[in-house]
Amino acid sequence: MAKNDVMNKKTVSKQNMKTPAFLLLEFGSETPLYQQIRDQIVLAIAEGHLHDESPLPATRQVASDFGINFHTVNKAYDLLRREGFVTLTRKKGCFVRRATERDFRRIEDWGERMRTLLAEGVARGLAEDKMVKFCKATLSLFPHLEIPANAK
Amino acid sequence: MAKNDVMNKKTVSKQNMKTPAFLLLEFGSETPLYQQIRDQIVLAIAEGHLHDESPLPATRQVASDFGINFHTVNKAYDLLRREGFVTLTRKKGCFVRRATERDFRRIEDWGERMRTLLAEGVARGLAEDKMVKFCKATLSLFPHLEIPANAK
DNA sequence: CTACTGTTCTATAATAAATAGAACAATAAG
DNA sequence: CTTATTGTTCTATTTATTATAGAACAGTAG
Repeated sequence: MAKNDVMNKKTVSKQNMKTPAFLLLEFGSETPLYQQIRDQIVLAIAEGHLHDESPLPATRQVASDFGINFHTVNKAYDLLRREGFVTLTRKKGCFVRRATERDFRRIEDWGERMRTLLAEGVARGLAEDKMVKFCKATLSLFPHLEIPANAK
Repeated sequence: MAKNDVMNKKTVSKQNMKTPAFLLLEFGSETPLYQQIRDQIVLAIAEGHLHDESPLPATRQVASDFGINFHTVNKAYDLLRREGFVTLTRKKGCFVRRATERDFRRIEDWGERMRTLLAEGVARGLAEDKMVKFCKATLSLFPHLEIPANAK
């Protein structure tokens, strides 16, 4: 009877929002938890599970669901904000934001990371057309989103 | 006249091998030094600057040229060995090895990293065909290596 | 006002990265 | 055989990152 006064309606918050199913943490991984959270949210955006202005659960909620510290979630959200993927406001919380190329100051970094990854494939002897094929196949699994006309 | 007894012929080693020009370290980067060394050697293999059985300078030589500790270089070399990119033997030193797909136990990991990177592009609103085009253009800059027939 | 949310602050422990020095072990070369 | 080179192994220290923890602050929707 240790955790008795928990599980009131106070623990749920932000329209009783549960942590989405696409968020899965691998605790044994060498990838930091905050990085995993960040990557999976970006992936969820690409997969269409999250759209522009989609709400994300509160940091304390996610932390509670995974049994981790809310500061870890906060770090992921803050990173997403600095990258332009979400907006953060108090009380309202965390919302997905349509990141534009304008925000993408690290597009050179993206290209560099892609180049490093492709080089690794080449150094492995992977055929170039196979890699391109893999990229096309992977991209085809993402829904083809319509860019709204009011995007500026 | 502090470093006077240095710069003898003793400091140079392994056929008087200098650190190759393709190795450049960015000290301000958030990428660890050993990871940078690893990435650039893989890149050099893909770019054809290093071939099968190409020699790499000794760990102490690279460390000396960059003013870093040789343990850091050792860590990079050991990582490359575990990934199958080089062979390490005492006295002979470090040599590039033709890594096969058989060594590539982390090919799923490669695909996962590629997926994460492509998803980031999609989430940014980058056009899919532009990304594919970028990959093709990047790959075309790598020399098209002939896989020797005696590869088993 | 109240409750919820992100924000900021300090603090601690665990892990990783980088440095440092010493010694060991295999082996090519003389 | 001897020597020098090179990777390997060991302990140790410093610094940075990661994750946790608790407390308090500050907007803001209801």
